[in-house]
Amino acid sequence: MQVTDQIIRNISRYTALEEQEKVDFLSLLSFREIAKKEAILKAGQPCQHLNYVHSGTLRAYCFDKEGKESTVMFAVADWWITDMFCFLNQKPAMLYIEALEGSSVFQLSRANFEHLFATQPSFERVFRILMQNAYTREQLRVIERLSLSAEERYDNFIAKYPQFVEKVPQKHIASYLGITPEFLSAIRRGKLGR
Amino acid sequence: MQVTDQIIRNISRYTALEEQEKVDFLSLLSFREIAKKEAILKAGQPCQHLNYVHSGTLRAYCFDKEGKESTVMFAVADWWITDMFCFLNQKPAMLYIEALEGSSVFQLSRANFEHLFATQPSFERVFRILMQNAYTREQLRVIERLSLSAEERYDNFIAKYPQFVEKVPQKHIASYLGITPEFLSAIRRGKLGR
DNA sequence: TTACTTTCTTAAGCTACCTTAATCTTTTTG
DNA sequence: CAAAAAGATTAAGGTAGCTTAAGAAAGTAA
Repeated sequence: MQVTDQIIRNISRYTALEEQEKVDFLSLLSFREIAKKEAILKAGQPCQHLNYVHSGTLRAYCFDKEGKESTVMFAVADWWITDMFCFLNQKPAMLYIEALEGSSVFQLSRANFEHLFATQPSFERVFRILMQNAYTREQLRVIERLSLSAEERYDNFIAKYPQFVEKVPQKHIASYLGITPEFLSAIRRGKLGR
Repeated sequence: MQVTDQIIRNISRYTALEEQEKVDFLSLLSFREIAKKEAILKAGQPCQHLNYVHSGTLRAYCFDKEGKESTVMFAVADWWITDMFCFLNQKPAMLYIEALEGSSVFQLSRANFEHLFATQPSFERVFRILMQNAYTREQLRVIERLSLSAEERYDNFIAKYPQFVEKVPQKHIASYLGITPEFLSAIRRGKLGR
């Protein structure tokens, strides 16, 4: 079993690949290991890679003008993560992406992303579906933010993403939900009392 | 000039189409006129269509358990709108979609959506890009909600979507931004004073 | 083991935004 | 056109969630 089996299995959920296509695809990727707390992207830098998480846990976040940190997404094995807007539009990154534990990713550069579509159009389908999933996920998050209380959003989060709850400090879950860690702590205390 | 020119021009921004491909694509669509306040989707119904807005203005919204309404998206000419999660996963709709003025759409059914990809793979690219745009738009909205005040979100909204500001009542803009119409009114009053 | 850092919790006072309800204005409809 | 409905504004009182600050707990490093 190879390290590349995992990503190939992931892609194969969306399109059937010939052996040669697998080889060609893999040749466009580079493997990168990331130490705990190491950043693979910092705001202001060019956002050059789309990252498939092979192992570990990553977090994307930004700062507002008062310096408050907001978590934009988490990614564990089999997730794709980047500052998508800046990756696609070739703008300096708005987001920081760093490892919450020792992690590893396969990186696809912006140029290879385009090259992939030009040479292997079946990857259009793969990314169409990945983008669809990402869109509906974010839209659901918008809807929950509009229509649920902080406590309800927390309940949904732990039901939907138990993998994250295990790996991620609560303060980051709070900043993903749009609340302070103090208030999340109060929510949790409330649950014990009941 | 035909009614179908507009949607063909929109698709052609993403992929070059042969004449026959245009014809085949158009044959999968149905044209529908929508009266002001008429709904093309209601929560609980099957979500059977992806809608390209040819003219007019549509709004997607939902209700929370207290009956409060939240606006999920607006769509004017050249936008695509549906309850994407339920359309893709064939679940009963969570959203209502209705016309804010007399409008017209081209509708692509779920079956024809799949048929399109099976017969004209170049549409994978079209929707890959549309889904990318939708994803980054929603992600930006999440980030703004996490890191900006209501007033800043309103300022950004009018800068980014002047077409909507013209067409849409303020109470719907308020519910899109996640605030009450009363509070939006207070924000606007504040701006005049300054 | 100790020391250091990070995370979590508690609690008191605070504020951005909400609720209610009345009035005013604009749009729609007959 | 008048009447009704829908939308916008104002203002007073209320609350969900924030801020600050301090201490406890847990993880990490030496």
